[in-house]
Amino acid sequence: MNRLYARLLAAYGPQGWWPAESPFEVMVGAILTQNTTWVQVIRAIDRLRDEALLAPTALLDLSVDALAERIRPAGYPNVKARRLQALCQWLVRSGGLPALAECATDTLRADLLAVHGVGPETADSILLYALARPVFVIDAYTRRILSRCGHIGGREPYETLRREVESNLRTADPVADYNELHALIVQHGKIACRPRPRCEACILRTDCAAAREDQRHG
DNA sequence: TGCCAGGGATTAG
DNA sequence: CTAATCCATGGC
Repeated sequence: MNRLYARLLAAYGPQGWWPAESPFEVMVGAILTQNTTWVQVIRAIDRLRDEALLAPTALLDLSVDALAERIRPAGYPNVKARRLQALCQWLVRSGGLPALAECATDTLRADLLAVHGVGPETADSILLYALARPVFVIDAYTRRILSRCGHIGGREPYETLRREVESNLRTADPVADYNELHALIVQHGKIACRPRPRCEACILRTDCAAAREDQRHG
């Protein structure tokens, strides 16, 4: 796992994630980016920022329809509007970000997973990138890359993969390195490790199963 | 033009 | 526990 990290870092450089201006903006982005490209999330967030709506109470004061209209570029507007408000309600009821800083990571994780619209990846993205907790984020790219490079089978449950990475990556600073590795995996996934792999652009093709398959078929 | 994106809830088996 | 289906927009 450290070798993968080193190669990705050498190839792409530090990614500087999460691309947001505040912890709350990270949380909003974590919901909006579900099954959607980041450029569309930016449009939705910019719209919220332009209207000074990037605060929990501001989003809660909007009707679902009004919020949906503003986040429409990010897709699933009706679904995500409800999810954003559910997250804001949890945030307000919890006492806000300062109160969350006092909570244990396991408690926060369970709380987040109980919020409507927050699944394992969204919860872990919030824990790592908004709350600076040492939790590795598993996403579709992580599964694909680790699978093609022979680290995993690919169908393992989310928790299995998360612990697999967390226990196999040696680090003195888990928050910083989990942050960087996940960001690098997404970057590599966008460039080369796609459903239809672009092996000519893949820096990992020497140990990638998809690249070997690609070579046999010319 | 069809495939895909930094998922998750719901339902059925 | 796994597998389908739905949610919607925009880039390529």
